[in-house]
Amino acid sequence: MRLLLVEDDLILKDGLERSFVKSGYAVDVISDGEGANKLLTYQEYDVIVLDLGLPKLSGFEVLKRLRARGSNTPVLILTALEDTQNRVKGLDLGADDYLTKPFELAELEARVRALIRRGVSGGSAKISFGVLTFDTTNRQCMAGDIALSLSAREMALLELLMLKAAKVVSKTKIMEHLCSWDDEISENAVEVIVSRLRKKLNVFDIEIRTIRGLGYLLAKLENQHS
Amino acid sequence: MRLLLVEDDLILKDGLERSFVKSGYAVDVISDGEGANKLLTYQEYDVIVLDLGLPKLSGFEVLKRLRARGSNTPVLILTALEDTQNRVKGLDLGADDYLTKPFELAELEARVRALIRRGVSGGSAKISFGVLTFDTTNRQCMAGDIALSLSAREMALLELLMLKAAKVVSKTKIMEHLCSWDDEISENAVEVIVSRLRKKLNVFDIEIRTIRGLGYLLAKLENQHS
DNA sequence: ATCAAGCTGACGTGAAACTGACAGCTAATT
DNA sequence: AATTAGCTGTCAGTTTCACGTCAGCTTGAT
Repeated sequence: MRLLLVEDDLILKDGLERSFVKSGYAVDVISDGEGANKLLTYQEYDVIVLDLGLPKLSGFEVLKRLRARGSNTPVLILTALEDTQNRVKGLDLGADDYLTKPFELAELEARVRALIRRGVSGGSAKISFGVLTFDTTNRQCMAGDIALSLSAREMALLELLMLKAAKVVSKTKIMEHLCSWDDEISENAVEVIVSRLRKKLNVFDIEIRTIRGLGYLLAKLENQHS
Repeated sequence: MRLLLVEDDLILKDGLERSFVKSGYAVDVISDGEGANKLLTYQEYDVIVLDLGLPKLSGFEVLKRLRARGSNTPVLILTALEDTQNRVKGLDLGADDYLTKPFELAELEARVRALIRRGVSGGSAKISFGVLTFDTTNRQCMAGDIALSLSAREMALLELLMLKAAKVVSKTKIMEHLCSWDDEISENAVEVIVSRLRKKLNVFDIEIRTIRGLGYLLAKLENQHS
């Protein structure tokens, strides 16, 4: 899942980034409003964590322009301001959630998870598909009652495929979701990850089907047709 | 917009109800968990405001069962508990937002508005014909509940035929639809694609009928005559 | 019967995808 | 610091597959 962090406080920035990366997100960080606004005109994210107090262009303004462009990417606002006024203003501008500093990391992560979940699926912390159950909270995937040991990449790919249920996910989309701005991977890399993940999944009644020229989709073995 | 308020505190209950009604919501109020759970099995809402501390069945449980039934109705949790644990637990159970008492009315309303706004999304363009459903955005065609595995060309042809419903589509039209202007294909190529698509469709009650000299049309098997 | 229109199995080609091997990197351990 | 193990991207050789062409056949109108 790809996340944009807009924050100018150096310490907070680094801490949050490291924490999110560790949790398996592809994170881009930017520290001023103007840059964020520009970035958001051409790059899609799964979720945005936005500090309101920013140099050059306020968080309010970034949010307002984002929504004005018709985007409905989930946005979580960070604010040092205690008063209700600004929260309400933020929410009415189209923010989906907010957190008041100081906050606990665990809570921020839980809220980010909730936003992503809401955006893509409608369900709870656990995503299911056939015998597979993916627990987004502690990032573990079970097949029936045995735990799969997946690498970070494989995990992220499987999460994406499961979130999209049985829909086709293009390689480009996969690349976007697995990589942050400064590291890009080839299409072939995606094929390799798919290949490795397949090896671990093909014991069960679930396969990653290739749709030539379009992408991949997760499918139960029985519903295939010719 | 229809809203369910699950709250046992008498004073809060009345205040919230009056306020929401005033804002134009259709509000149902119920004060115990068991009743709420039962109600939710047969009544759909646009948004649910749910207190966690309830008699008979806790808010957690109500939420868990709601999600277990596959509902993705937005839920906003109200809680008197200050500790982070319960917030995280609630969000991970599939809540979309929460508010800690005491809160301001204006803020609750702003959040409810935000949830509803989020809710109305989704729904990609779909074309149907008989048992066939063609999802144009995901480029996938279902026959009943099983997915057809079609190649790009077959997909494009079927899309065109389904768009024109039961009308005749000429080979020329098909050629135009399948090819960009810089690559042309023969009429025979169209026949081949039709042939291949037929093989995959003739399991179902749908056929591609040939109208000599004019083109093809999609038809349900039962309405053939002579 | 004749002939044009349409059908379809077979085949070749080029593009897309797969995968084993390898190497750089990171993180953990000694 | 050195070592080791696991992760991950790249590369290259191979395989798979879509799809247009062709050729021979069937169909149907006259």
